[in-house]
Amino acid sequence: MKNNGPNEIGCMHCNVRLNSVFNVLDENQVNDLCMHKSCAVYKKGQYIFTENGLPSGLFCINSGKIKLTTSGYDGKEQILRLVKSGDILGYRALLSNERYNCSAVTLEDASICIIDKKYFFDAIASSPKLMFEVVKKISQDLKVAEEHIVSLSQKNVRERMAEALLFLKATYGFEEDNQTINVSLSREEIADYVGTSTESCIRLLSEFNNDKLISLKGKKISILNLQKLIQTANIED
Amino acid sequence: MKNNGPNEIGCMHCNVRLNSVFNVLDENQVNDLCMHKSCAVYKKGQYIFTENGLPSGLFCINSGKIKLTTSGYDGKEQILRLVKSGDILGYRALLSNERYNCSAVTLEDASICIIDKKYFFDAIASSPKLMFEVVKKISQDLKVAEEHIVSLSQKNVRERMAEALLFLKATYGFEEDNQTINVSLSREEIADYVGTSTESCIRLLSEFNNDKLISLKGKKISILNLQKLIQTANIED
DNA sequence: AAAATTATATGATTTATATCATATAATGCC
DNA sequence: GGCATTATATGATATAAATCATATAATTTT
Repeated sequence: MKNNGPNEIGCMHCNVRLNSVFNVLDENQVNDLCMHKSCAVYKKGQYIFTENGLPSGLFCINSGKIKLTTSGYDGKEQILRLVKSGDILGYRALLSNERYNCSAVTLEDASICIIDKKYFFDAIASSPKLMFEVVKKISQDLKVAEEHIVSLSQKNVRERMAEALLFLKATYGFEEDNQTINVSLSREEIADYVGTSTESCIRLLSEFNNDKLISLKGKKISILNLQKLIQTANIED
Repeated sequence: MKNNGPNEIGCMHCNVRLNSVFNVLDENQVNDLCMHKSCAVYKKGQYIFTENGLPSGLFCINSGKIKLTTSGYDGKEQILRLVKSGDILGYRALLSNERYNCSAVTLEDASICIIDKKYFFDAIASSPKLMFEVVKKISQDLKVAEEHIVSLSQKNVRERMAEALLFLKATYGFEEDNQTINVSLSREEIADYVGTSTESCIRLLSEFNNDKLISLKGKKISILNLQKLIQTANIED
């Protein structure tokens, strides 16, 4: 059976919705949602929105991976968040009625629903459940951001690099082989997340590779020794 | 006329409320709020809540300054946020139904209202206006946190130190002399915000002092040359 | 398919900043 | 009010990590 994407199947039968904040809606509400969304396909590397732009709706990722990135000082990129299928996007600026503070760029071809701004505001105002889901999402983002702050403040690059690999694994999971992280980022992009230079990033990945913590095949990274990687990240419990 | 604090005047006549998220409530709602809050006085250095604790209510700062701090690796503190009169506190953990990810410690004697958890949830569920205020608050925190991430990732300690002074000024303002930052933090605390060692913090403040960017008198810091401080922070526009 | 561009890799050097050390000033305490 | 403790200050040294440099591998372009 052919599946022609979210537009054709509709929100009611969209499996991605069940993993999103919209899983709390009832049938009527889902139909209402469906009436106020449109869907678009993005090629790898395309911008979904850009820093300083005004939000016109809420994005919901149907498929594909996205990086949220901000251009820092002398143009150096900082990857702030990584987003996957089922995640919503652009809610911070939307809810606080501000311009985007970062850009969203697809890391691979993606299919994304755009939910009407006015509808979304009405929906969260009339559905406390939905509102709490969205609030939980922001709260979670804030928590992750604050953990990132502590890490940047107190850990060295080696520890942060190990931590970043664990973060990538936690976000995107493994491929079928159960050890290859299911995302392709350039060394520069990893560096832009870790907060280091591209060279240091390359060097540390090489080291981890030599130490048999990971294995490298192009942009694909496999975790060979999770325990040791956790140790290297110096994560408390 | 003597003012014995928020308990005696009640929420309706509390001026701090007008600067808080609760300024959107109508008379009935304010009376309801008043019925579900209690008030407490904290001495300087006291904990309002601690990392890993379970939230039992929402805190609203009547007077006093508070630091939100998390204990990082080998016990080093990280100051995540600074809070002042009119701010609410503890909403992240409360709303996401999690344990606190940081501790709140008073930087000076403080008077703080505690708002009942169940009431607060009912209140935001029944008042979209209040809910939007709270959401804006978290959104703002997230924005600030992400700016902090970029800064930690891409700026050197000197730039971050200048930025921190501007942040302190933006948060707590000046004293009557219009140049002294209205908060007293130890050098160690400033270092714990900037993400550097206490020694480096002391050294840089001395330098700024020598360069006549600031002047130091004990823990009090005055900004003498705002323009040059902004330049040193390397802030874009 | 060759040329051009970009990404990855690794060595050499420099530099910012942490760490260690010691001194003085300020604050808390019996 | 003197003693103990903690905070601030500053110098000397060590080191992690950035930067600069160059080479090779992998893509993209024509």
